[in-house]
Amino acid sequence: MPPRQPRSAGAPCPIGRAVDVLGDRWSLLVLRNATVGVTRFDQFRDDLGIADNILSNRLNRLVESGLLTKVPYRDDGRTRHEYRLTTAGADLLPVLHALAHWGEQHTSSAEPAEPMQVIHLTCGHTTSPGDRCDHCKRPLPRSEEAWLRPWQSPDPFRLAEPVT
Amino acid sequence: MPPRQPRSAGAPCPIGRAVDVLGDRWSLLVLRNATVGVTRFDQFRDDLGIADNILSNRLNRLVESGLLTKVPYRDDGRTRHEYRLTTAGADLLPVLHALAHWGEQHTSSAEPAEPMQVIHLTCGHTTSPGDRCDHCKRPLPRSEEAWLRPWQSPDPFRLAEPVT
DNA sequence: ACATCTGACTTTCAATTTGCTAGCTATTTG
DNA sequence: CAAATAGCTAGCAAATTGAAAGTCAGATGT
Repeated sequence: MPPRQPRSAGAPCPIGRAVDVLGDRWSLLVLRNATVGVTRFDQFRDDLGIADNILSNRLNRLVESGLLTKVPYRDDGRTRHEYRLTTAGADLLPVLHALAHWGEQHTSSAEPAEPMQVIHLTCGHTTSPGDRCDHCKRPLPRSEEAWLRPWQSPDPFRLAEPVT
Repeated sequence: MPPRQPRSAGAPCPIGRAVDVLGDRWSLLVLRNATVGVTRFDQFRDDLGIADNILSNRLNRLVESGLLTKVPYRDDGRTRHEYRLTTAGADLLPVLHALAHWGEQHTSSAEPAEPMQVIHLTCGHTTSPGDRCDHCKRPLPRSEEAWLRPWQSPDPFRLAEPVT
């Protein structure tokens, strides 16, 4: 794995430190996919269209940085492992919310598509991304949040829970 | 300026589109500095330690993407221009807030330093980053927000206002 | 008048990172 | 035993990044 020389490693600015971990073309997308439930190497690869070696590198780096963990599982009798969010990784949700909101406001899709929506499962309504449901005003915990991504599926995805 | 081949350009996912603009090692740091009031080429360069050519490239790209604008000004009788936030650039504040919060929680500084603080100028109190002051519960507009970055200066910075 | 300075870039070129394509390694299924 | 599958690793070319030097236009010093 190629060494990474973070510019602002351990810098006093927390934004700089966050960018050291997340500031490249793939990390945030990997984490976005992890939060909608992707866990396996080839799902990430096929979904993102990222090269194998880069994906392998990014996943390992995110594991090292403590945002993902490898957890073993059995599929067809063989032991494999999947990449699951840790608490630190799951805590990136506000960042993803903010990016989604900004992207919706200030960038546009090539082909006109239904926008992504955040749904509060308890009340069933769409809300803007945040920690409280716009509609029913109650807190919006991760476990009650789903994302509707119409270009992927007509059904909303529940957000992945971090491994404890 | 080298061509940029965004992976998810115009993609339906707003997070992907945001990452197309912001997903590299420098853009978010440039924008962070712009939001605390940096406007000039050499301030960015000296502050970030970024190479000239990369900075030039990033600034131009952010101008093209509509997050910054060049505005002319006069210094020592000569016309120069500075880079100022547009509304789209200023609207990145929630992203910076989220990154700052995450960075504070989940990464650590090399040398122990006073953490960054968000201050509500109206009530004078520190608040967690968001759109409402934790302390006085009133809304926290950008114009009433300042960042205290103790490793840079003992005085808080007011956030830069976008050009209109 | 002339050299120097300064801000904001370009240019050059080497080092690093990315992306493609091809393996490779277990294990299980046919 | 052959093929398939998941998850990598290796090799190499292309793109991006970084350090350093060069450019350019107007100001300033002498």
